[in-house]
Amino acid sequence: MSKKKIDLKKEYNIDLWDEERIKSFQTDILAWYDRHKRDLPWRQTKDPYKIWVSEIMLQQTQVATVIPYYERFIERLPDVKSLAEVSEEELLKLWEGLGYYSRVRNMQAAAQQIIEEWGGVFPDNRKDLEKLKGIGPYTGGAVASIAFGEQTPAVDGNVMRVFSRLFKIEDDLSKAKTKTLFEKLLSQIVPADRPGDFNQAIMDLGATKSMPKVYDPVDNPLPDYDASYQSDTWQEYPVKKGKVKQKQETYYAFLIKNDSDEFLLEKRPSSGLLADFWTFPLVDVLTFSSEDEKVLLPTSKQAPELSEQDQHVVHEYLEEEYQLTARFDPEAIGVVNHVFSHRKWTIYPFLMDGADIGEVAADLNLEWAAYEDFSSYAFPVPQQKMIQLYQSFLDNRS
DNA sequence: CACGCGTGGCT
DNA sequence: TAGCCAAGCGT
Repeated sequence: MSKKKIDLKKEYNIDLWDEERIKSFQTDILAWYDRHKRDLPWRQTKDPYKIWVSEIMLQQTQVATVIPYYERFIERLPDVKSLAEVSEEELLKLWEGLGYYSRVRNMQAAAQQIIEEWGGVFPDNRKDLEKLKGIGPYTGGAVASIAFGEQTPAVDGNVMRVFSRLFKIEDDLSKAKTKTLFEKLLSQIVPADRPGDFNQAIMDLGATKSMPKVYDPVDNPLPDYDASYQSDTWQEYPVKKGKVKQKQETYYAFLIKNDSDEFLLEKRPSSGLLADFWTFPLVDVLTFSSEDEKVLLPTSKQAPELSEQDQHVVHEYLEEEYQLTARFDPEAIGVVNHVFSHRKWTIYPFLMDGADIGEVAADLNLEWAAYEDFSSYAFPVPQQKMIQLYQSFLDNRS
């Protein structure tokens, strides 16, 4: 028995298979992959740039969602240089609606890193890849194994689910240390030949055969090796602690038009939630309620009618915050609900006309934009929902 | 280590 | 409906 296997047993109490069984597992997995692998756009290339783009997009995102984004992104930015040089507006527009937007900002930083520190040549091994912004243990292993044939694991949620079932591993997946366990275990199992195909095969099996709530044993090489399946306890794996519930937040949004029929847009701060995306002026209702608890607190899921006093408060707020005066009072146009990974937003949008704006603080980053030009601004989904609401508001009126 | 960070599909 | 889940990473 090799030294590494003893370590696995000693440190994590895992009984690894013998060499013959490992070999047979590798053969079965690769044979399954050859017959059943999905035909995906990024599987038709060995270009590390394209593999990288696909892996970043696939983080916490389903394959079907990624495909159209991937096609468009590669067509517009076909190589590291074009990504390094593209403007932030266009970059965010390409990622608009895909979520986790720091991914694409990190990717551009990494592209610039590759140009400057690597002379434009893509790093060709896991260790160097992980020095790039946005490339962690999973993506480093994936790109190294798939694009460069390095014998190294790519441990993601699928891999951990599949292997926690194979070996009945009870460790909590939400702990960082548990990932180290799987890295060590998989290091003993990934084959020298076709490591990239092997890694992708395990992920495909996790996505289609050993799913969170469904186990499909048909045309599936796993059951022969799966201790949890054999004892009919696969549903108990993986062990994962519950996530914290989203926090509810309530906002008013103001769709403010000037006399040229342009809307006031505000660019969000360059860090934090929805960084650098455009929004209509957005106010947490608590901003108002701290002054007077009774003012502007909505009581229903319907768009609230603002009292005369409430409307006065809104005008005062817009004047103070944006040096903006509007001739007409805000009119409710509906309600927008949106769920993030960690927050829940309820937004009540109001329409205002006849706005005039004075001296604007430079750090606010405001712009007037015509409705027809919205396509050149990157909007997150809650803002897109508000635009939809405005459109149907117009349709109902006519 | 715990948390912040999006969105859409599915049950 | 509300919760769970998906090819994670940075701080």
